[in-house]
Amino acid sequence: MKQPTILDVADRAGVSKSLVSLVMREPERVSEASRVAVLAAAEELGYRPNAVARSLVQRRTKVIGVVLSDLHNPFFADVADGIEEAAFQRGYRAMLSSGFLDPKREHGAIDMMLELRVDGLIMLGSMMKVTKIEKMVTAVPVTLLGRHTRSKVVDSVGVDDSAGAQEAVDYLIEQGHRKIAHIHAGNVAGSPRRRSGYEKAMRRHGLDEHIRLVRGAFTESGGAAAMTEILASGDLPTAVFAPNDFAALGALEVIDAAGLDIPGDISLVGYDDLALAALPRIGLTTVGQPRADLGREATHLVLERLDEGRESARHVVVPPNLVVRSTTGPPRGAPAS
Amino acid sequence: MKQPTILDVADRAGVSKSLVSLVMREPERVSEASRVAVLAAAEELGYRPNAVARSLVQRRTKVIGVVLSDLHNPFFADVADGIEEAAFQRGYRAMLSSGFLDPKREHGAIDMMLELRVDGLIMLGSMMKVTKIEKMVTAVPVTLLGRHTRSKVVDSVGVDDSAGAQEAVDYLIEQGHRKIAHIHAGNVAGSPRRRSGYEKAMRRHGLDEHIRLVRGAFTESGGAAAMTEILASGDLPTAVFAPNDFAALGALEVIDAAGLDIPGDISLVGYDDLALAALPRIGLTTVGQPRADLGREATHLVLERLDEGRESARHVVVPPNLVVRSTTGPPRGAPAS
DNA sequence: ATAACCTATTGGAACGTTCCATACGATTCT
DNA sequence: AGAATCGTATGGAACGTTCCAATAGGTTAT
Repeated sequence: MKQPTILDVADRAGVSKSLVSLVMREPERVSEASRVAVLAAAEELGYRPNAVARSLVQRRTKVIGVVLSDLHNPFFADVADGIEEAAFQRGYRAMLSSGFLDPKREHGAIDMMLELRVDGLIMLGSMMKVTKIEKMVTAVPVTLLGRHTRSKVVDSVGVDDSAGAQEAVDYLIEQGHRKIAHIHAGNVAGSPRRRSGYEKAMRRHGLDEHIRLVRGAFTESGGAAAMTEILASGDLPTAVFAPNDFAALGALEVIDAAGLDIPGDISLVGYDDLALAALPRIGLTTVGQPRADLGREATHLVLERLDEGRESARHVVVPPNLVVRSTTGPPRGAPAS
Repeated sequence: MKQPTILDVADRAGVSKSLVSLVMREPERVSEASRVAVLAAAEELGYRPNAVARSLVQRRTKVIGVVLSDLHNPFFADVADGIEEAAFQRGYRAMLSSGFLDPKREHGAIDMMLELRVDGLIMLGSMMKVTKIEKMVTAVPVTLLGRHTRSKVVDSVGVDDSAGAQEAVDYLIEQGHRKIAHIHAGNVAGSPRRRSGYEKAMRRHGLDEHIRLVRGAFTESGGAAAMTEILASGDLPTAVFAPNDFAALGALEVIDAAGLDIPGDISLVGYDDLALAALPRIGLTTVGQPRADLGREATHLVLERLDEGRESARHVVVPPNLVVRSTTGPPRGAPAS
């Protein structure tokens, strides 16, 4: 039952442990005869190198820790995929742990990662203050994903939310919309930039007077509440731009319930391009983010520091892309060309 | 930059490394004075115990490896949550890695876990043969989740799919349905039991002659194809029981496109209760599984072997539950009581 | 006063690797 | 023939802990 060690293999093959080690790492540097003998012995014993021992002496684990705030968010699954893939290609592995949307448990997850001596850390949708993170993890490189920061010590990779919002609004205007309302989520990470993109696009088209902000949240119920408020006002916009897909979904539900037609009466745009946006009967027009790319990029940032010795912080911004589906169309009065 | 070790702390506190170690593990066994001195020194240096070194000497890592076939499947996210929670409570941590729906990469993920010397392994939706798994991992306990097996060496925890299917069919019959068709996914893991549950329930109600099996798959397109076939046959059932939610979604799309009403013309039942089933406009009636419970149960199975010395295999089956939403109702002709 | 027994602490071995300086033959060169 | 070189192989130190047997004082019992 006890796992064989390198010494067991060495004994059986009649060579020294050092040679076995060499065969495992650089087989081409060993003579044909020894190599075959060692490999055979290892096979027979079912030997598997002990990464724990290796990590101890090499003082690195070749593991990148990924702390994600919420496993359920489908956004993170794609990102994590990108991370795993990129890490694997460069000889690293990814270890995931979730922070459970709770700062204390997030703290715990980071502690655990650092005790396990991960070589680098990627944080998805973290809820901790950047300064706190900087203080907490000084020993390994960190990349913040999906968050913007001007930190001089931690890297970040995010999406240009302002550009994404502008793209969405530009599209609506192009379809003939003027009265475009925006549901925002206050100061929660991500929302301010989307809102400013909305405002920027409206102003750029001289639609300052039509700017209409309604407070909602990043949740289905937040979107529903905001949409209810809009309907109650009596002054209906012809299009609504929600801060994310969940909120858009809530808005959609309320519009449906009010007996209004989408996109006939109201066009609806979300943000994130979650899988649900593409479902039949939903078909939500939304702003997509290159999720796997984000993960890959974050991994590269970590590896640049690890393997290429970069010292100064880098902040990468990737562009989003609009995905047009069936919740948008020209407004009733003015069929677009 | 170099991380402080236990020796650095010992020096600074003026005690031996052994005492520092003891303070970290069982502070109550150390005198007040020493404890305070050690803790202060550790704090000042920013000392963090090295789990790699500890694991080496203790010959266990307190980590449970979780290999999941697909991060995107929302089913797994909930299960993984349950695993993490249960593991954490018992002093273990969970390390996730995805097999990417590819047997080769799954093999690689297992290899990596074993090299990292995880103490136990949980496999979600594995695509490997049980005998292969048994052969591959002899050193640590394994639990198969979401799969049934009678293996004498690996444990398993799964849902009673036959019971779930029967519950769904019973419900349809109770609503007044007689002509109930079942889309199945061939011999892919999970499908046979759901099918036999369907058949059992039909027979139990004397509806043998109405049993109708249509070959589909566990995917949206598989469900769509099967539904297309059903519509083309000209002989419409009043209810369709799909093998999972994705397939149900595909069927739903086809029924919509044909201009038929759900549930007026056809009632539709899925399986899994994915998040999408609860979305507005979808409202799919489906069979739910206690996902977090599955995860917790799997963790307990592993820990029973690890900490309580269980040797013989255990196979746990948990009951599913029907979730009625809006894709089901009485058939046109016969309004239920 | 000595033996016996605590409690608090310590030093060294062990865990399973990698890394490095060194050793060993066998060639090749002078 | 001896020196230099080369390709292989080796032994021992190191990585940072935990564990255990041993020790040093202090207290209690005889």
